[in-house]
Amino acid sequence: MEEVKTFESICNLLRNRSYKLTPQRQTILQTFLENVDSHLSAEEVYMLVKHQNPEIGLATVYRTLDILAEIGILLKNDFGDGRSRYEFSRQDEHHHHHHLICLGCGSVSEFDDDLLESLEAVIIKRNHFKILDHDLKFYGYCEKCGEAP
Amino acid sequence: MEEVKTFESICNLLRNRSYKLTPQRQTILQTFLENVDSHLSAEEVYMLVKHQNPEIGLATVYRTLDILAEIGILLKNDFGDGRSRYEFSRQDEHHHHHHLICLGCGSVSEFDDDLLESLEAVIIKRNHFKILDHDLKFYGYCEKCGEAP
DNA sequence: CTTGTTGCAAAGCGTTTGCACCTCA
DNA sequence: TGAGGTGCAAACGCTTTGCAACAAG
Repeated sequence: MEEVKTFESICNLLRNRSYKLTPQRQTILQTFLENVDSHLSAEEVYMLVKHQNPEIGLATVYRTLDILAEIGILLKNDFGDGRSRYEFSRQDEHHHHHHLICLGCGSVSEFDDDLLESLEAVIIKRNHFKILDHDLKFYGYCEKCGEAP
Repeated sequence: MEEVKTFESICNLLRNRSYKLTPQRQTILQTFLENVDSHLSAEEVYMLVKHQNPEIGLATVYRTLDILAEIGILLKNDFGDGRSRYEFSRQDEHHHHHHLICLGCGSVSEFDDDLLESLEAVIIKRNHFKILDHDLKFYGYCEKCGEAP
C-alpha cells in the first residue's frame, strides 16, 4: 500500500504535488522526523525550527503544517487546549489511533484499538449516517500525575 | 441521584451556588429549555436571546454559558468549527452520548452507546491511565446529505 | 447597602492574509 | 525567468477582560 515515510520519500511526495522543496519546509519536516512521538503546536514547531533557521516566520510554519497535513504527512489534532497540534503520521491513514490526554501535565499518549470499527457498522445502520472519520479522546490522569490534580 | 431539570430546579441550583438570578440568565436558560436538542454557539444564543431582551450583551452570554456549563446544566462541545457549542444536559452526567457530525450541512445528531465502558477498562489496565472523561465524534454525511459533498 | 452582574469597548490569542521581495526549479 | 514561497505586519474570528454603572438579595 504505502511504504515507510523517510525524509527522501516525503520530499518526493512534495515534488510530485509540485510543491517546492524550500529549506524552510525541509527544516520543519526534519523537526517532525526527530519528534515522531510528539504532538506539536505551530508555536512549538516555530521555536524548534528557529534554532536552525532564525529567519523563519511563524506564518511559514502555519502554511507548511497545512501542506504537510493535506498530503497526509502530518495529522492535525485538537486536544481542546485552544491550539492545533500536529503529529507525524506513521503510515496507514485508515486505521488510526486514539489519544489519552492527561489533565495534569498535558501529555498525550496513544492507544490503538479496533473496537470502533464494529461500532461504526451499528451507527451506519441505525442512524443512516455515512461515516468517514472518527475521533476518540480520553481525558484523565497519566501514571505520573496519579489521582488528584 | 438527580431529578429531572426544570426551570425551577435550575434556578434553585444557581441560588444554592450563590449566583444571582438575573433576567439575562433566566432568558438564556429559557432559550436552552426551548431548544433541548440544539447545539448552540454563543453567537446563536446571543441572537435568540436578543429577540426577548435586545439590551443583552454578548459578553454576558459568554459569562452565563460558562456558569451553566460549570454547574452541569450545559455541556460544552467542540465540533471543530472554531467555536464552542453548548447543549442542554438532560440528566445523568456520567453516562453521556456521542456525536455524529455531518460534514455536509453541519448538523449534529446524537448516539448512545455503552461500548466505551469496556474499552475504558482495557485502557486503565494497559496504560495505567485514570480516565475521567471521554469524547467520541463521528464525521461523515447524514441521510439528507447523502454521499458526496 | 454591598457584592455580584451587566454592557461596552478594548484587549487577547491562535490563525490567516495581503503584499512586496525572494528563490526554487 | 516566472510561478510559487517567504517574512512581516495587519487583519480575523472567537473569546475574555477592565471598568464604571447597575441591580439582586
